[in-house]
Amino acid sequence: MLLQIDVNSEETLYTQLANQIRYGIAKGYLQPDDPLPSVRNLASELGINMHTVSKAYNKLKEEGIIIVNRSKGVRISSSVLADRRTGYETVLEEKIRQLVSQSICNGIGEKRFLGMVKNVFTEMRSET
Amino acid sequence: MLLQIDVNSEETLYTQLANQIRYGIAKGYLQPDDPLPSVRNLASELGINMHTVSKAYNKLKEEGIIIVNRSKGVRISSSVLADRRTGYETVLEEKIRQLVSQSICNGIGEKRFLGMVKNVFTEMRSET
DNA sequence: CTTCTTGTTCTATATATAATATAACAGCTA
DNA sequence: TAGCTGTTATATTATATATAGAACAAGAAG
Repeated sequence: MLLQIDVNSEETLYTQLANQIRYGIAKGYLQPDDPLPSVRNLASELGINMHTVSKAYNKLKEEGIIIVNRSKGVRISSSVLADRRTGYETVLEEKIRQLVSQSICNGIGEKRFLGMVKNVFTEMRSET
Repeated sequence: MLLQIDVNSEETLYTQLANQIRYGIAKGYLQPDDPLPSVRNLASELGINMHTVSKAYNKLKEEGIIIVNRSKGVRISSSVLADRRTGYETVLEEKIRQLVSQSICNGIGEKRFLGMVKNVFTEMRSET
């Protein structure tokens, strides 16, 4: 899977990287137990620092999305995509609340919002 | 409307403030043309700095959600809640994409996600 | 006209986070 | 042993956040 970052983005580099890997998993580009590049290799490919990649990996590790092993490398968790019933749902609800608030302020109602969500889920299931 | 902040939150103070005002508008606590407290008064009430409130106001001003006038004070935009067709929809789509990616990684599928979104919209319409 | 309040601007400081850079360490493999 | 893995440690630079105090310009109210 192609990973790339935009140094001009407002998002931090490690956040962009973590987002792309989450997107890759949701989209199916990355599957459970798939290996990820080493921190040094990926940093080299992206032209960024090793520690920045490491930070992104550790964020995903804390979320239980990837498994990091000192000498075996990094791989997607085999339990990813499974319902793990963490405290995530509480966090998600607050994020949705913020996004919905912002949308309403911009004149985007429930119907259009739900339509956009459905489109994104469809995008995740589609090929390419 | 009661505004309050949590200094221990991971979110920055001005972001919390902006989120609460957006939520207040979405919920109906704040309506178009309603006045907001002056930067000095609100800062005093919340026990934070004047410039921090000013930063939150300016963020909302850039989004076209509030109107800031040098000597008339601050008020909710009269065109808020209306469909203003800004570039916001593009930003929203990317935010939804990130949230959906993260949800799928945590085993939360389309059905549950849509349910949570509908609940939040219902919450916005409900009293209290 | 004077006084007060408004948001804004400026300068300054302290703190935290982000990103980079080297270097070394510990575990495993070929 | 040589080479790879992630980790740890120290250091530096840059940016964002939050605070503080002062001053300014525009308007409202006495």
